Formats: sequence, C-alpha cells, structure tokens
Amino acid sequence: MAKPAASPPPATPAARAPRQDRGLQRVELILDAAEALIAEFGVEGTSTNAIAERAKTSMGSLYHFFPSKEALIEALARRFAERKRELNAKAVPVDRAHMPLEEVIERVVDGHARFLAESPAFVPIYDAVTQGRAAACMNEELVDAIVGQVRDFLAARLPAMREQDRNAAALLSVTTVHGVLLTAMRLSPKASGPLLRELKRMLVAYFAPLDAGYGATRGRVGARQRET
Amino acid sequence: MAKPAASPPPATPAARAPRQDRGLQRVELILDAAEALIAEFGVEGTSTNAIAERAKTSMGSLYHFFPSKEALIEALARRFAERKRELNAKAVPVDRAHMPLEEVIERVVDGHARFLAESPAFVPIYDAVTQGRAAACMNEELVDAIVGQVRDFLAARLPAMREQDRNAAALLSVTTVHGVLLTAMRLSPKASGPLLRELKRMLVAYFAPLDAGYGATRGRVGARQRET
DNA sequence: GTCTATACCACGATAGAC
DNA sequence: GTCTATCGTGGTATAGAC
Repeated sequence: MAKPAASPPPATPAARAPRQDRGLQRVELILDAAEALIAEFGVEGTSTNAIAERAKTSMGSLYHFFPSKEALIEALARRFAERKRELNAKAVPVDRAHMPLEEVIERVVDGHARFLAESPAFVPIYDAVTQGRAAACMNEELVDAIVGQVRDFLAARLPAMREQDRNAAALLSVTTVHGVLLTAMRLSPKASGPLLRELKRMLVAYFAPLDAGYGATRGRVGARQRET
Repeated sequence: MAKPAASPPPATPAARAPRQDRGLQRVELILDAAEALIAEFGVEGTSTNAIAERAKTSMGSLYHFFPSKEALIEALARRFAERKRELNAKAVPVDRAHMPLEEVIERVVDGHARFLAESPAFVPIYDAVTQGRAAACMNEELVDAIVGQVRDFLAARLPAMREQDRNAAALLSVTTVHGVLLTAMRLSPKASGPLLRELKRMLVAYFAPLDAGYGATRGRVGARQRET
C-alpha cells in the first residue's frame, strides 16, 4: 500500500539496465560470449572467467551488469525466449490465416528446426533454467506466449471451432513440435530428416479433419497422403 | 592379438562388478540415494559426499564401486534406460498386436507418463548424460531399442506395410510420445491432463488410416472423433 | 565504469588405517 | 571391503586501485 508502483525487487535481481549505449552493447557482447561458450561446454562447464575473457572484458564489468552467474543465464534465457516468440509469430501470421494447411505446418516446423540448429546453446540453457528456480520465463511464460499465438491463428482460421477445442489443439501442436524437435536434434542427422517429414504428415493428419469439419479454408486438405 | 577376449577397457570405466551379494545390494543403495538426491537438487547440485551420507555409506565404499562421479551417473542412466525399455516392451506386446488402436496408444502414453511421474530424476539424468560424453547409452541406444520394439509390434500388426514406412512411423511415434511427455511434465498439472488426452487423439488420427489402409485389425478405427 | 588480483568455499578424489 | 580425514583444484564473487 505504501510503495506505489516501485518495481518489487525480484528474488533473483535481473541484469542492471545500462544507461549508456556503450554499456548496452557490452551487455550483448557478454551474452554472445556466454552463448558461444555454453553451446560448446554446457552451462556448468562454462566459468564466468571464461565468459569475461571471451567477451574481451573483465570480471569487474561482468559483475557490474549481472549480479550473479544465475542472473546472466536467466538473461540469456530471456533473449532466447524473445527470439523464439518472434520466430513463431512470423510462422503463423494471423493476417494469412487461410494459407494451405501444408504450408502452415511447413513454416512452423522448419522455422523452429532452423532456430534450434542455429542456436546450439538453447538446449543447455533450457535445461538449466527449467529445473532451476527461475523456470517461469522460459517455460510456462514461453509456452503460454507461443500457444497464444497459435490459438489466435486458429481462431482466425477456424472461427466456428469451440474455443476449448482450439486451446487443446494449440497446446498439443506446440508441445509436439517443440518436443519432437528437441528429441530429434539429439539424434543423428541421418535419422532426423525423415523424422521431420513424418512429423509434418502427422500434423496434417491431425489438423485436416478439423479444417474440413469446421469448413475453414481453401487449403486442399484431403489431397494425397504420401508420395514415397 | 595377444590379449584374447579380455574386455577392452572403456574410456570411462564402468562400475566395478561386486562379487558379493552384499556389495551388489550396496551398489543399489548408492544408486537409490543418488536418484533421490538428484530428483531434488539436480546432478550438479548433488555432491558425492551427500550421496554417500544418504546411502549410509562412506566415500571409500562409493569410490570402491564407482571410479568417478561420472561413472555413477552413467550407471544410473543405464538403470533408467533398462526400466524404460521393459516398460515399453510391456506396453506393446508383440503377441497382442491386434488389440484395438485406442488401447495400444493408451498403454504407451500412460505407461511412459507414469514412469516420468514416478521418476523425477530421469530428466536431470537424461539432460546430464546426453550433452556429456557418454551420451550413447541413453540416447541413440535407448531410442533404437524402443523404436525397435515398436517396429516389431507394427510389423506384427501391419505386415503388408512397407518396411520403410513402418520404420518412419515407429520413430515418429516414439519421439512424439517422449518429447510431448518431457515437455508436458514441466507444465502445470492442470494443463497436462487435457494435453495427454489430445496427444492420444492425435496419435489415433495418425495411425487409424494406416490401420485401415493396410487392412490390419479388428480395432474399430473410424468410430467417433470426440465425445466432449 | 573498468580493471587485476585474490579471498573464500565446495567439490571430487585419495591416502592410509582398520 | 570399509571407513575418516584431508588434499588440491577450480569456481564464484569481491576488494579496492584507477
């Protein structure tokens, strides 16, 4: 009641917001260095010393912007989450809700697959953050955001569908793509190619009846099933 | 050439095989202690000291059976992998290959879901092992084994299906169940219930045409789609 | 704001008695 | 085979000059 809108201090204080452009740029440099090292050695295998060195900075600077290693990791997680949200938003644009089903699924799967391939640090960060204390930013928050985007897309595409069913479909498709890709990327590249093709087929099989049932779109849904 | 069949020493020497029953029992005790602690504090958050204490043993004993912490973790991973294989084998029994589609999927999804719920240490171990050096035992090996079981089940159920397509279907379904469950368990329990129901519906939608197309079984496949 | 040097601590692993 | 006590390493975080 006393304190008006003063931001309540979080349990793990976040990164200090730098006032200067110079500082902001340095923060990004530090995050870049951490990302590269973590991609190679994992979170616990990457020391703050190594991060500072690779960022061509000093421990003093690093701990000026981040109160702890944990805060640095969390900042990195937020950056990843933001990128993933943007990527997904581009994959399911509400103003193009009526593109052919195959195209939507292609965009989503390929988009997230490319993201994972280009961001080898994502998985270690994801693992470290989700089983840690500050799990929210990368788990429920991120899933909520992405599911929300898919839900809006479905609402535009299938307005007659019951809201509850739309939510279920959105949640399932998001977790499926996410989960299969995470699992696939730990497999040999030779196995993951066919796997992704089959994943798309399954998603089409799942969504096509909905598309058809709710009289949605001009995307030809029952075309052919497989072409060898 | 000189050494006949002497087991080649692995890079990471495995646990020493205990000669006595007493020792074997103690090994299990140590693994149990490690599993419990890791479930709560994660792999890096669990010290060998804490493991020995919880197992009511001493560091001496622990390092008598396991040459390093890494070896202990790997042994734990193998135990988990073995359990998962058994569980999956029971879910897709080849001698009951013609049970209704809904039942198969129910068995598989619920079986693995229960396993994950009862084994909170699985995920930390899985993460730690897969990005580490000794990844094979829990990743490719385990996936291969489980995919193999599913493939055999499909072969018994749909003998007319092309082998290549069977392989793709087996790999996809295994990674889907695995991936979705891993993702689901990090969500709130309120969300994961409907998610699993929807997962089963999707798998049914994916397999039903195959079942029908390859004239497989008496499982009524095109029954109803949803019952609210 | 940035740096160097270092305090402090926790952990994995071992030595050596029994 | 089992135990206690301890060593060495390497890591986070800080002190304090500039």
